Amino acid sequence: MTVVTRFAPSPTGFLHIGGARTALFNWLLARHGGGQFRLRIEDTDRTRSTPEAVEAIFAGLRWLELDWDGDVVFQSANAARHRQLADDLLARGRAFRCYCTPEELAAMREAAKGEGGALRYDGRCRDRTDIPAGIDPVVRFRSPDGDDVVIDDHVQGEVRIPAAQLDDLVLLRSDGTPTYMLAVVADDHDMKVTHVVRGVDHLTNAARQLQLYEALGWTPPAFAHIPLIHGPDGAKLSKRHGAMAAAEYREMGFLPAAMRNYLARLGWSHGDDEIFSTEQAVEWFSLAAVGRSPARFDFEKLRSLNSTYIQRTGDDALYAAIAPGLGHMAGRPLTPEHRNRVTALLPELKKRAKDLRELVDAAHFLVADRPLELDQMASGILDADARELLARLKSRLGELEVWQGDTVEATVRSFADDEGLPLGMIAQPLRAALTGRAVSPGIFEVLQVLGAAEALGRLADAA
RNA sequence: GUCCCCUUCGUCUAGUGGCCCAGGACAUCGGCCUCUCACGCCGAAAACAGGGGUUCGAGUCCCCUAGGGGACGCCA
Repeated sequence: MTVVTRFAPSPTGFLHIGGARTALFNWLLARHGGGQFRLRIEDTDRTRSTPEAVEAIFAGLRWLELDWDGDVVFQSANAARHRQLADDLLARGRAFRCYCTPEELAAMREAAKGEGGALRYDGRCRDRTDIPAGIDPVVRFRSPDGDDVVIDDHVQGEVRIPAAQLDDLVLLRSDGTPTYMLAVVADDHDMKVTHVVRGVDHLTNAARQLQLYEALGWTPPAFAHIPLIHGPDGAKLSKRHGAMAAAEYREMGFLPAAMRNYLARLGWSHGDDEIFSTEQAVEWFSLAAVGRSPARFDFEKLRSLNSTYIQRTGDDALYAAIAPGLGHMAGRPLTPEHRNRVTALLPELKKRAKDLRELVDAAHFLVADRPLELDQMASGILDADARELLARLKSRLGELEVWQGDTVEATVRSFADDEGLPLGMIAQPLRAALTGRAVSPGIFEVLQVLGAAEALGRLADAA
């Protein structure tokens, strides 16, 4: 039997970070087993589902490079099938019509609260024979009384839910549309899903669904309920924790590979391995190695991982990734000359960036027009003395016939000797004039990459 | 309220009864390197929630307590 997993988000918002990890785990499990990873949009609640959210989910998965197999299934398209299933259950006495009003149901829950039981539907319409006028009934599943439901979960282990906790869930709303509970079971069965991997918030749903599988005469899939991701404070991840949408991480300059690596390590591990390729993750992944305790999202660790991925990315690919941002910052299209400068210095630049935005920022001086804008630190460094010093250095550098890393370095060093100053006293003003900052890659590399004309020009501007 | 789950350094985790006076990674703090900042390298500090058992032996098994999380919709 080949593995078939699925990611089944409801299109009511963006693809959040927890969903992204659920998708990753499903993808990993499918790829590991040489099986299929399917995508299903759970849009049974038509009023809350939006096309924008569907697009956001696609975009998020594509960005993370989690490719799905076959066509996307829109759950709403299967409504007729779901209805037929409900009718069948009704005909076999496994479901019944319920005429309770929302007010009645609310009162029921209030009462249950006082009595100290589960907040559940009490089954009062189960054997009702009269048909109240003016009320469109819902169809409820007749949840079997008696035996506990045992979920043999691949992550949670054996979980036993008392039957008394499981009430008669709604299968068909009063307008005849199917609910999620019926739809997932039917679609997972119809799509031949073998492993349902989702958040633990669905654990009790699994018990209800198991009852449905039994009533329908179907073999249930394997279940794996993975722990949720929490915010830094241990509470459920929410907006106040900052970025939640996968798309925001792209905008913040995270690499998809780093994201996958980080997310994979949240709740799953392979010994002490911290940094691994997606291929390795596919090879190593197993549900048995997924933990049961919730993990907190650690932004700094993600950034650290991202920085190592940036360093491992080739300079051409990296240039392609930052070129749009660089051009935007420069306010005009980049020239081949700019491209050469940036790629030449990228090996140095990328050691200093934890995300792509920092990289763009650090590379900006290479494509900026003269006269350079100086930041506060840089203009502080360039006082009158420093400017005079630079003027002298400029004429020395101007005499150079061959502008290369070694000749430039030799010139600056001997200039420092002649001035009787430590190199640092020369390097900082030079850096300020050349980059507009107090911080940059090595000054000789900067000099070389900028080239004689541009470097001398910037020195003239500053001196 | 009822039910379910969780609990190893600040954080992510290794650990499946002896290999653990608990290992790795991020963060933190020192140091080296050094033209700045990084990178890199070296080093330090830092945890088995508490209490009972079981066992020759428990982070690992059982029970209780505490704390945390989740579920209980004509949402998914």
